[in-house]
Amino acid sequence: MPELPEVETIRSGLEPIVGVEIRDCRVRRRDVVRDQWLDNSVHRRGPIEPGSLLVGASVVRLERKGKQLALIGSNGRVIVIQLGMSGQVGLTSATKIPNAKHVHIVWILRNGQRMFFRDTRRFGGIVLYRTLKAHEHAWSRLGPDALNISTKDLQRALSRTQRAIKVALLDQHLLAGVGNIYADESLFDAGINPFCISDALEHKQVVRLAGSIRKILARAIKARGSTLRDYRDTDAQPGSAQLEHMVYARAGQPCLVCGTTLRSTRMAQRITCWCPRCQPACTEQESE
DNA sequence: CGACCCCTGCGC
DNA sequence: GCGCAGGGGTCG
Repeated sequence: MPELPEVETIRSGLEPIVGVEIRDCRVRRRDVVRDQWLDNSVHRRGPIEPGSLLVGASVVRLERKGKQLALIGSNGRVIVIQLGMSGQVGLTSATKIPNAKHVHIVWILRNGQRMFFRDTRRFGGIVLYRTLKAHEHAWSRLGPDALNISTKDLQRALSRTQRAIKVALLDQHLLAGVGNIYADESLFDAGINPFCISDALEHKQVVRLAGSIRKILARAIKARGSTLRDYRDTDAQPGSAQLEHMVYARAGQPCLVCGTTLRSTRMAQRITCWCPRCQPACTEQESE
């Protein structure tokens, strides 16, 4: 579910926990936790050191890269939260967490607040790093963050692949943060056909696409993310960016700019929507 | 690189 | 009952 705008909304919603001591943590489902030891081995079962969950410590900093969220601990440990398709992070002052089904992890803070991780489908989870360095190393494998992507960095990323631009935008190793919704929305905004070959885009198109990605993501953050079904912010409130979607999930409906019927197809196992008129094929490579 | 899997719930 | 859903890891 959550792409960069949703994760950024959650990151800002968690600011109140910075500096607050974490008194306890309860892991209800061990298998959503990946525990990386000092020897780099990763464990999905077995006991977890409370300190790795930041128990007895506090969060000194919240960081986001792409769709991932890192809680930097005062004890040198790092928790990275990956939301997958249905993951949520909530903050509540209630002792009893509302809608507790699928809540897999609960942190209890010294001020009485509770932070929790809920994930119906369990595609998401948390990763525990013993050192800041191990965490940074993992993040170094992600492409540059999409929110403030420069033309130059986008150009560099896209020149590394001959796959269709839509598929490339979804590859977090090339560019971090864009998912299925905002890939389609950015391509529409830039007037680029999803089948265009990444490393064959004209410079002008790359300039335009970088601008569209920044604009679409920033606008979605202002709207506090897109809620199609599961996404909620840390206060359990839905976002409203879905009201601004021009193409995503609108196949068969008229383009809001030119009225042409929007088309859709599957690319990289994901539905892709575009306007055949506003996003003309780059050459003759458009399939179907 | 693409194919396939992980999992639950919802709408048709 | 089936197909589909914002993601991503692993396999061949």
